[in-house]
Amino acid sequence: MEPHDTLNATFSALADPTRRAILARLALGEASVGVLAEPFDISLPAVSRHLKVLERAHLIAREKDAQWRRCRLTPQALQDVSDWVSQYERFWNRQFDSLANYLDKFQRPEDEDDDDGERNGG
Amino acid sequence: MEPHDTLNATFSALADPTRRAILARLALGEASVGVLAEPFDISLPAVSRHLKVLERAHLIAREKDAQWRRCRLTPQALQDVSDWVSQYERFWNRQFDSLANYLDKFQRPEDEDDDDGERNGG
DNA sequence: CTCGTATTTAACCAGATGATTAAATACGAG
DNA sequence: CTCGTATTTAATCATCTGGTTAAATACGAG
Repeated sequence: MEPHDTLNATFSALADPTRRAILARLALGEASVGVLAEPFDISLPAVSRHLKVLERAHLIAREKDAQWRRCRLTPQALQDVSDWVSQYERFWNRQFDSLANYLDKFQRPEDEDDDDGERNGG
Repeated sequence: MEPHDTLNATFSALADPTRRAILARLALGEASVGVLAEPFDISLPAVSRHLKVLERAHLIAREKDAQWRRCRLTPQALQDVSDWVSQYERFWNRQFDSLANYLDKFQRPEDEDDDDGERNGG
């Protein structure tokens, strides 16, 4: 079982859309830093930093190839995430308890409002 | 399919060990803010803030009950995470199978020494 | 070595985050 | 209303994060 520290780094790395896009691109095959940076409107150092975050989270690995860095996906961290999330699968797969009924009762499709200071029932 | 914005909030919320612990506790059943705060060594306002983050990420929902706030797990965001991660399942099921083709493209005719390369081997 | 290409590091800045304490709000009970 | 309990908001602070540009490093080729 992975320590929580690893999950921190993984979830944190995954919380950025640029990094998730990099992962998606890497899912199609290896790529160098320059190639990875192309679709983004940010500087190369910024991409390099994202890559470092992904590497630290064990989501990717980098291999040296002359002056290039070949980046590729590594499955370990993603599998850890999958395992962690699996703990909660019962909450949408099957009735866990009477709690599941509550959950079902309260599932509202109109819950897109991100505004926090709600004052229901004034 | 959920917008990336939602995934940002979800992964970001999940990147904190206190919040994951709150989720784990909530998996056992509903709880009020005060009860949720007990196992932690942080102030009540800090817990309240964590709860708000979890709620904004649609990981939990809060129901008013007199002066208490009953918090409970909501499966939506977690399921979104599960779905997202599923896209990469082949990377630990087939372990770099199709990726080998891309690797081949990068292969040089002569294999020079990759000294001090960072291996992902554990 | 020197040049050109690929990538990282350094220095720096703006905005987000997590924590704290003090005060405010919400609600039930008297 | 006033009191007590539960929770949130406000003000503040330190740290982290992500972006930038300029300079440094790493390597192949000449």
